[in-house]
Amino acid sequence: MGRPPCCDKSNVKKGPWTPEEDAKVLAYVANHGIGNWTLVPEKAGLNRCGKSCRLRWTNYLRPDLKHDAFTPQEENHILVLHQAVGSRWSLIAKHLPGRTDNDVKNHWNTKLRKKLMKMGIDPVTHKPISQILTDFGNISPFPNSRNHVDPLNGFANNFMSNSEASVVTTDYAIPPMLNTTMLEQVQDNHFGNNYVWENAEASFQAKTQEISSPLKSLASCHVTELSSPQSLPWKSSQLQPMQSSSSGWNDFLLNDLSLLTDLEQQEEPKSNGIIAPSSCPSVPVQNEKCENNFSEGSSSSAVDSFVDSILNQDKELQSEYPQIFSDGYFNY
DNA sequence: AATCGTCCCAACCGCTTTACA
DNA sequence: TTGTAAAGCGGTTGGGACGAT
Repeated sequence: MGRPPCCDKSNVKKGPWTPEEDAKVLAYVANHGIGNWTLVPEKAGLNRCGKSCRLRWTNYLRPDLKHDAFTPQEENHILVLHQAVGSRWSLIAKHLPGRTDNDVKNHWNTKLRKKLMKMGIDPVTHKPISQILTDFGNISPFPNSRNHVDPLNGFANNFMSNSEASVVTTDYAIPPMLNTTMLEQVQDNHFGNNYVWENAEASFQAKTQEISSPLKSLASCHVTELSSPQSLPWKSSQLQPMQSSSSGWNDFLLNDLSLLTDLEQQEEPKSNGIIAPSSCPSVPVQNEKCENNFSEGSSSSAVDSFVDSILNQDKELQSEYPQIFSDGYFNY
């Protein structure tokens, strides 16, 4: 039962590809197209695993790939998208033509992450490190984590009551600003067409002195690795905080911890993935690991559509949340 | 010239989801 | 229905390139 193995993994070449090997893959694809990669090593005369061939093609040989340096515009797009969806590189890469998830991931890890840290921005949360440290220092040994009040729309209370009723409906509210117009607006207003990191550093540092407005907190709250165990993806999606300016990070962290115990006792929920809480009907709500929460049978294209819908939301949300657009959610 | 440290990225690893026999 | 591999994906690493000493 099952498929036969694609190759003898103990007897295949590993390591860097030679030009000759690349030529064989290119010739094979030119003649046969992209199909069953398990056949490629044999038919192309390569002593490689099919998976290795696929990766070589996907990450390097594809003719539509760019091999030049990332532009400032691309970097800004990565920043914005990473802030919205986290380290979901394939998703981010889909919005950067000619770039692979590996490209984006490498560029983030080698350049952008370091630059953010240099600016005093936590690359995971996209919040000022000074704020995180301040809030961390304020953590009380007696959390009052279930008393969130979101002054913006009361969503936190709605979230909590739902959770306690075991009606799992929630995730973080993704900031309603990710559309093409906004990307350009952010770029122009906060990075500039010829954005230079060094020039922005001083203003960024100054901004770190500001504590987030409720809107900023709302928009920043997708964060994740810090508080949401990777091993519990569907559960972590319920743990997204709706922090307010009056509660802050410490409540967020402690709330996660307190919820985690409860949630581990629950069955995995079935969710349709995109749920607008009644108290905030116009704010799209996204699961952090949204595939995990899309309804049964939904395809990956549903996730893409979801992201596209975020990226394409424009006028309606701008008019509904003018603060985000005018006050500069991206003032980090 | 030699050594060392850092940067960068291609490639691999390992996990989850999907497809297939 | 079940077991297995392929495909997809994010995390990690090996080693070459390069600059500083």
